[in-house]
Amino acid sequence: MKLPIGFYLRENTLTIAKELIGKFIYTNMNGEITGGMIVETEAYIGPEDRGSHAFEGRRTAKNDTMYQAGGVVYMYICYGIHDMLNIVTGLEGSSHAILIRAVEPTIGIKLMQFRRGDVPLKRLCKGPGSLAKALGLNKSHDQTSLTGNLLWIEDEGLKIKQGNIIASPRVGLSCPEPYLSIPWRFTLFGNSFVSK
DNA sequence: TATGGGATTACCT
DNA sequence: GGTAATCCCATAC
Repeated sequence: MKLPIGFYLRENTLTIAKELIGKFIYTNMNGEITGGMIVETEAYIGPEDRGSHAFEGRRTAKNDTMYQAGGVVYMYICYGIHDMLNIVTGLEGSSHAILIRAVEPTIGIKLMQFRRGDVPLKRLCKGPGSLAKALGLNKSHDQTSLTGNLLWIEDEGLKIKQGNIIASPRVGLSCPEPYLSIPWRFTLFGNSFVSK
């Protein structure tokens, strides 16, 4: 079933980031569905987190979406080239978000390969930039609701054991400790579609 | 108004 | 493993 809005409106973003492992994310563009199982996430915990765009309550036109109520996506362009897909969580005014870093493709693989330029299946949705491109998402989808028919996440009843979710330091940051190496990246143990 | 730095990736050697 | 590609906008003059 499609995850209800209440899933995203909770404040415990680390728990939500773990719960997203083993859920299925889909986009429907012109009737063509693409997506797969989420195998890697990273949590960004609002004002206290040096690694977050919303550190110390920074709020600008660029990151304003992070302050919206949970259940929408925050799209961010990195290095001017790559679009990143983030899930906004918490109540309006809180600035928590979860970066989706990797997906194991299950549906619409041909279309995703077309969007990505025919890369091997293993690399199709590996890494946040690749994933957004495969799903057909870019900055123009900023603020898209996860309860609509364009983009959503489903619980298909797959049970992931807590012991199979690995916590590790987040990737690609350049911020001071302790936030540089705090284990807020979650991956599915043994899954070869994880980015690193 | 000018400048610098990214939640990265792919292609080169 | 080293590095170029490439753009929004926050911050500093």
